[in-house]
Amino acid sequence: MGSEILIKKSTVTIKEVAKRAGVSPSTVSRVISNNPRISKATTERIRAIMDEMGYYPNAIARSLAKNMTGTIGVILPTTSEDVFLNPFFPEALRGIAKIASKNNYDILISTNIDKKGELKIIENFIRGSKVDGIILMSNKLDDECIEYLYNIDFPFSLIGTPNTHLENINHVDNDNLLATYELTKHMICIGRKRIAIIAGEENLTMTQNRIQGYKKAIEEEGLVFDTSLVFMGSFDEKTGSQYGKVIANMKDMPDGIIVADDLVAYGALMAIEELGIKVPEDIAIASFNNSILSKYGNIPLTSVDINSVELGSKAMELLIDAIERGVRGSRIITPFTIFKRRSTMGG
Amino acid sequence: MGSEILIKKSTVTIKEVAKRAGVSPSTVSRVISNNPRISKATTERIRAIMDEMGYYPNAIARSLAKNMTGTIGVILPTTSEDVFLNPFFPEALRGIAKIASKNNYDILISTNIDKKGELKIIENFIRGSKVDGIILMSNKLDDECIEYLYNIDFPFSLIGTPNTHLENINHVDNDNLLATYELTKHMICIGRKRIAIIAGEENLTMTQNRIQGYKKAIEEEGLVFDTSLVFMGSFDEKTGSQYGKVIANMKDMPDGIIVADDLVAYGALMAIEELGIKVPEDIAIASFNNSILSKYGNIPLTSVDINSVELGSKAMELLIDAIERGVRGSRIITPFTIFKRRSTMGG
DNA sequence: CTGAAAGCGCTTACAG
DNA sequence: CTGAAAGCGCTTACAG
Repeated sequence: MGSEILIKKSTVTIKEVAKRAGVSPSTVSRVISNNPRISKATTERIRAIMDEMGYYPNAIARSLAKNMTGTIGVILPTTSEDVFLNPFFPEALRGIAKIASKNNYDILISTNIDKKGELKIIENFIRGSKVDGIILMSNKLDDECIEYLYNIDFPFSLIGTPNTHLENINHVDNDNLLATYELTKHMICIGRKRIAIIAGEENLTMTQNRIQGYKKAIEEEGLVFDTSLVFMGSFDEKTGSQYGKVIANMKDMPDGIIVADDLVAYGALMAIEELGIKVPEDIAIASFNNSILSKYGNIPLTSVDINSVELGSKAMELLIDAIERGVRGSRIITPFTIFKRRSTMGG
Repeated sequence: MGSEILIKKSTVTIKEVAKRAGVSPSTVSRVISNNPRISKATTERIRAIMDEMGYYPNAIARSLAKNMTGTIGVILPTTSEDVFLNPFFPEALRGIAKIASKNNYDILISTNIDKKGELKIIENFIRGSKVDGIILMSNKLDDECIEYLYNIDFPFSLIGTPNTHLENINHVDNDNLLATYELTKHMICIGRKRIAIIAGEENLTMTQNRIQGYKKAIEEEGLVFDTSLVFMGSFDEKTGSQYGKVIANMKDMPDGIIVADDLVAYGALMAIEELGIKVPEDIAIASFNNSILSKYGNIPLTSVDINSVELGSKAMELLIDAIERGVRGSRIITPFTIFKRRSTMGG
């Protein structure tokens, strides 16, 4: 199998192999791509010569000739500096990588830590011909990236649900509305009557869906949907601690909080306890992402496992369908699981 | 600036721009690369035409012609399925991305979740001409990847310290020996006399260095270095819980444990407490990575912050030096910080 | 089953 | 300051 490591840096080309084998470059090229029209004898002979010469196909040259790269681009959100503190991103990336690997795709990741907008990155990937498809890992309301990709009909898939008027967009998501609905029901079920929500960034579709689910449960149970109990902000500790304080200091203090992420929930929890209020006795807390923290934190948190790995792998599968088979408009809803723990009197 | 979003997918080439401008493709190419030999007038005129026509350079074609890609490859370890549970990897990746972005490099990540060995991935990246340089995120003893890259003199940098006979390898690392030395000293300082260590994977250079540091402190303080107190294993919870049990059940039970990672430490902690033994009173615990867990866990953990982001960004800086200026053999040691918390009677 | 030729979209000595 | 030409290493109709 030619598995010995070649030491010299020499670049053997298809031409040299052809010359050595006494055939044309076309034939060598066909051997590389397993073209069935090449005779078995020739194929084997040329394979042997390729091994012997240490030939390795140049992916860039092939990309140029075929106008296909075998690479997909993954767009990480540019919003928060600490995007990776949220376990969703690394986990989803793992799901993507798994399927990509199985299908021989490479992964180019966006490096827009601070510089350019996401749209610029996408343009760079696509118009520079660097990728065959794109995975969008977050979706904002009226996302200009979705709009762009949709308009040029470039293969992509979205983790999340497009909120726009646009049909025919490949996407995979949890049922965020349902998850939040059930979480809120659970809160009510343990006797909470005044439930606040700290719901993530305002411009995310996910945030809006979760608020809808929360609202639905609240109203269904005959409680009042009170917008002064709805908070939005970024996915970090500080946001949690800030709103935690606000909530704990309300005249008519809530007795439960739904939070968009475990880390945010911990921020809130710390702030609340500092004020001498007990979790879960005085205020119950439930959150999302089921991170390690929710399991091992000083007060284990009830948390929704959104199955990020699965979201990633499904998104990659959709993308492959889009690239290789022109599929558009697939929709996959992946299941979530609620883990009930001490922060809502469970465990 | 031509920042309007182009809707049509048309591919405008350098040739078409040239024709429209009434110049040769060479001239257009030179305008693109800011060649100073082109007159200001021509440059401006052609830029305008490029904008107007929506020209965007094809990166693949340029790569082929220049034999340079503007892309670097990052090799994630293939060892553990849950590599991203260890916060080191996402954080270091963030450091890499930051510097890459600033210098206009794209990042190709390895997708070897289960399939091929790391060396195969590296060969694929390099021999397929997909990248200009490689960052190795972990280093094993006698690492064949290092050997390979070194032998073909391909630009790369390593996060970690090469243990081999090889000189001239760009690398960035913490002083793992010193960190573990200080951590062990701290344990001794709070009165612990029989200290075990759960030190990570045996074949990592880092593991060996940490054991050296541990040993040094032990011996310096007149205690006995006892190999039956040295444990090695993968970076997961299970490893921790398994060895935690073993340690808690020793006839002459240790009163302190140094652990290679917070998550592993939590595994050990849980197992120990389940046996009715108190942390830190009976057994103190200190670990590495200063993850969120160490801060918010039910027993806050003393932990070494290895500054993963910095390790990543420095590694990328070294790589750029290697690619663009041929630098070899740079070595950077980044500082660590020990956070003392309740698991060693602190906080 | 195989080859000659044109082409993918750029770059870069070389010449003027 | 600009152009003609060759080349980067592959692929793929077309022809036989």
